[in-house]
Amino acid sequence: MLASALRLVDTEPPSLHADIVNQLRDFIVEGHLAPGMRVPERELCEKFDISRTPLREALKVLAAEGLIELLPNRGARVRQFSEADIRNLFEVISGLDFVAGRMACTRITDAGIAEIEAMHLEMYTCYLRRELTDYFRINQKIHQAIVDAVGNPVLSANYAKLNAVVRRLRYAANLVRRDRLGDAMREHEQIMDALRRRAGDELGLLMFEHMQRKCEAVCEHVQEQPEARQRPE
Amino acid sequence: MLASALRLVDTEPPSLHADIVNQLRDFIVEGHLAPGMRVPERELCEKFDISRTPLREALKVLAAEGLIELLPNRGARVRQFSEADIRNLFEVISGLDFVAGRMACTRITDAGIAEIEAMHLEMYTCYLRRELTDYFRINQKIHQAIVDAVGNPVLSANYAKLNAVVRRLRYAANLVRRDRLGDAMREHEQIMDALRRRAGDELGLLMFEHMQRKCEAVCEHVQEQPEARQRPE
DNA sequence: GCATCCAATTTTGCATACAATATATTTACG
DNA sequence: CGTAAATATATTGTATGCAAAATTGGATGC
Repeated sequence: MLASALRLVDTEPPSLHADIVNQLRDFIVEGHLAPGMRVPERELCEKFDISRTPLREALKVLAAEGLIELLPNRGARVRQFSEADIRNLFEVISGLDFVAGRMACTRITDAGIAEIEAMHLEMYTCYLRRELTDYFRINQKIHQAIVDAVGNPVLSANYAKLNAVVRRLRYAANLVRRDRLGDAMREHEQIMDALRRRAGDELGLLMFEHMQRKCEAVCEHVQEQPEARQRPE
Repeated sequence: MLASALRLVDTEPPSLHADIVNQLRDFIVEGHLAPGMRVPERELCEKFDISRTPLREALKVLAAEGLIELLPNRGARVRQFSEADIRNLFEVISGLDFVAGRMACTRITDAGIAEIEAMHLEMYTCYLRRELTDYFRINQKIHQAIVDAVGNPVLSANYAKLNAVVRRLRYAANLVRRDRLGDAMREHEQIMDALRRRAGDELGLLMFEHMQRKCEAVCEHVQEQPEARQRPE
């Protein structure tokens, strides 16, 4: 998903380098490297079967994305996000959700709306059955679908990048704070309603506020369970 | 300006690598390399007095930012922006302006408002005197100041990066379409008014719409004068 | 005279090598 | 026995080297 979004903004054929960046990003986002941990260059070189040069190029890119930080002469570390960091990220993401909602209404096809409607129903089913993993997965898909419906590769790419960073956190928050789930579901109902009516002004604000609330939920969760302080080494 | 914004998101002491990225970005943004042109690795190595390895690392980062594109086995080229590209960029930027306006109102100090007020008056003077270069420069400063007033490094960094890409174009548009200037000035009056009242809801939308209109102005300009098709080589 | 094919050169992408810096281990000393 | 200096090791950052691919120049054929 992220790979394809990023592919759109670079307009070139699939390149080896981009693949390594994406593989490494996924590897980190999926939590194989604990936050605060050193990024083991040699290990990763062996894992991806490449030399240090292309790996280090990828590290610079991921550092620019904010996923890792580069300490001069002391290598790369997986970034640890404080509550403030998370709020900052969500603030930017919600701004993108705002434009996404607003613009999607003017450009999405009827078929596109139908697709999102289908996902929404599917998510509702998961909600009723309390299948949280699937609920979360479809939730993400809906947001990405609305963003992609705008047909703006720059938006899609930036959205995907920022989301990569907070993905795990959002998941955890949904799992923990079950009472949030009902509110989120109601907000999604409103979002669908505005989308059906192609009420862009309304949808933009709804999505913005929806993300702001999701931010609060995630932050509350992070406070309770300070996100895997797994030996910052 | 951009360098400092980016420094905030990376939390490390100034590194040589980051410097090269910033130098190279400025070099491109300032127009020393024509859009569509090949990026001459060897020349730049000599210019910055470094070897190819760190230069190539910088190129990957700038490619991720969308400033250049990497063609496999055919090196880096300075990206040429179509009208669609510019619209896409502005769409994202205006989303960031939306959050910026909204959030700035809740966090900016009275002193901060006073500073922006001062810049606004200075800009108005330039407007009256038709000093377009200064007008434009202060205009940019005001937007950046509102964004920075939010106190969100992620927002500031992303905003600065996206703006780097369109900076020259905006400048050109303001110079060409003089009738736009009066409208822009009126919009800025409204923006100042909302900021004084700390009316976040209002300011967010005002800034969003302001950027949308600026986008239109830039695009009209680009159509007339298809942005330096200087031998795409 | 123009297009096409082939060799020579340049450029790219990756691997490796090497100096500088940080980390770990050992050793000396209080 | 604990602490600190000193050495050894590993890791980082950059330069260089080399194979593969692309570009260039020129010769050949039509």
